[in-house]
Amino acid sequence: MSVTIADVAKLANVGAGTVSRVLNGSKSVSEETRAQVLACIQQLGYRPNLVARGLAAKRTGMVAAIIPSIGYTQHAEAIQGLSDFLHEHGLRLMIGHCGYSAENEARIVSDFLERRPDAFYLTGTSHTADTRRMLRQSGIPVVEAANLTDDPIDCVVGYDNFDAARQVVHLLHARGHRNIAVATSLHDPNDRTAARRDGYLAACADLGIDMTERLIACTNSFAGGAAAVAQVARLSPAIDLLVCVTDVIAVGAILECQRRGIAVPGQLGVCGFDDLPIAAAINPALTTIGVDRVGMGRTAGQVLLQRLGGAAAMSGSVDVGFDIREHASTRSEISAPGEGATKELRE
Amino acid sequence: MSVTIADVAKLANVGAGTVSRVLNGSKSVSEETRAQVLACIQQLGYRPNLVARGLAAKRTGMVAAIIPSIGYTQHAEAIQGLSDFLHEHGLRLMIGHCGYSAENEARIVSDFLERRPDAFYLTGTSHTADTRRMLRQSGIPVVEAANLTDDPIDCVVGYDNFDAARQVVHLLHARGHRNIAVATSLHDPNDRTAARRDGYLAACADLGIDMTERLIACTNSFAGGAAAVAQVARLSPAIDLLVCVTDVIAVGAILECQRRGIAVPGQLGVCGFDDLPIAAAINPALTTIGVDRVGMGRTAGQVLLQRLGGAAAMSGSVDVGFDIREHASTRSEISAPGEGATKELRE
DNA sequence: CTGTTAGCGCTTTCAC
DNA sequence: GTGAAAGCGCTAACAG
Repeated sequence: MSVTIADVAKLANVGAGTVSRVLNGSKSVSEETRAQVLACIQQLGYRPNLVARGLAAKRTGMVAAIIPSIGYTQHAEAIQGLSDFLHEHGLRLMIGHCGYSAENEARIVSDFLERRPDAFYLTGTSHTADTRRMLRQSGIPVVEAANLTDDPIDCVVGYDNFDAARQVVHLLHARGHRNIAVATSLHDPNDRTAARRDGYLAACADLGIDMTERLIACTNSFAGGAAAVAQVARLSPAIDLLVCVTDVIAVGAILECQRRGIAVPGQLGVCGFDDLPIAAAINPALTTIGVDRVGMGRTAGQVLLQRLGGAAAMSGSVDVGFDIREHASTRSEISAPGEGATKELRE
Repeated sequence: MSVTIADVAKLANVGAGTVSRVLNGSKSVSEETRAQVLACIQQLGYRPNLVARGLAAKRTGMVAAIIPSIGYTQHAEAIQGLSDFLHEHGLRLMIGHCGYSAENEARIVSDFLERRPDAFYLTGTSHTADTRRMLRQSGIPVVEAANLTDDPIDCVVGYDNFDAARQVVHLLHARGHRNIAVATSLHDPNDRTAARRDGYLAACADLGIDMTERLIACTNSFAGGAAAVAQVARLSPAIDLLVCVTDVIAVGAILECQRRGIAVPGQLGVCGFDDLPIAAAINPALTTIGVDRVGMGRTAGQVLLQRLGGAAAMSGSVDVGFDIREHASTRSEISAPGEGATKELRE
């Protein structure tokens, strides 16, 4: 039914192998036969069957990606970057979502492996032993994204969630925030939000801030952020900063403050993590931690491509960094001794 | 290197065909040989090669999907539903994004077709002639989603963007809004936002509202919505309703109103389209048009599955409907004669 | 019920 | 430089 390589070969009076060589841009084909073959391909409207090629060449040109949720902006953007990059290099994406469950992830990995992808993209650095074993023994390049680890399955492209969280608390402490509460995701726990929470707590420990009854569990949603503010109000009016493991929670918190007439950052500072588009748009704009997610996806693709080209594994461990973006949702006064505070005294 | 069906057959002392039958759940295998084969599969850790199966069976078990942008919540959610459904039925997704360009879409379609997917998912109902031709002649089921059309490539699962937009304007007119402006997406034009814009304009025409200088072009972003409000302020203080083709624009508009101290809906009503999570969270909550996007994705998968099972094409044209969700961003008084207005007069 | 035999459409030695 | 041939791993008749 469909036109095959044999049809082209027949029409061009060459062997199937030659057509294949033309198709794959082999150097060892004379200019004239190449032109001849190309013409016949054109004429017949021939389109290669990549499934057959995949079987014969043991390269399918597919990359498998698993993310927790396709609908969650953060991961979708990374996939967008990955997809972009792969497309530019003739690779295509097959995608699955595991709903924040490592067991689901393992199931999907097993399933995807049967389709012989050339490489694998995983979200986060925490996977079941099964996942690690299957992937390692498959021998294909694997990149874990959105976090860092010393013990990657193969490669890792991400940023230090723990360190970012720790740094932002230190910064906001320097800005004068003293009484801190942490809003942390209750459902969908994962290595990234866990690292953020731990980073927040570590900073508080560094600073000698007592966090007893200051860890607020909520869902990762706008409603969760609202609930966190309600909890803060219940706990103590002294709390002057709510650090959230995601922007979604933080935005929900700010909106709830608007409703309750709580001044932000006057009465309560709010800070998030992710720098979603809404973070900059909201009133007041949200102090948050940004990472170039699309870029991270692209970089992950790049690392995979290098590995496919034979590069060693660990060459592909890249820290894409993060960026603390201070906005109006937290205090901006410099309270450090020789700075703003002093200035005020002078005037 | 890898263990194949032949290895299993040898160990189980059966033919390769029998192993294949067991794998595919054929009825015509005795219970004992089945058990025997299963045991050997287990023992050898055999995993079928789906690429080979795809070549032999001419079914790859893959569905190709193209959306404008993976990072845009709306489409990502539909894909989430589609992916969910397909996974439950042993099908996997390969995905590409075309950046709102029909030419890119055509290119990706051509590319994906070479990988022999069993079915195709497209966003919207507006495609190049090439796309339509390639897909039609490929003979595989195709579903177009997120809009409706009388002339689908094959099947369509969506809702009537035009009608929804028209209805909401009529409703808000009944609520007392009279002086209407439309904020429409400037970049990324597509059949869905175009239909919405036309629906808004049609309703205004129905109602005899003069829309000269009332069509505001902006980018589909929070900043675009803010710019639209600035434009409204510039145009006329009489404008009392800004209807937007997307929630993103509408939310940007509301946030800008907050900044400018414009009372919503007192001075200016705002209404959106999509019912994104942020719509319900913002202050005031946004009146918008909702559709179950995840459900739509699932339904699209269902239609595809039916077609794969041999169902006729047009059986798969389904209108998933929409839902006008009135919230505090628009007026709620009933101004229609026999309703609230009359009641007030009586009292 | 089950073994055998052809391919599916392409790539890749291996000679010429 | 190029043709011929041997698979890649699996499914799908076709006999028995």
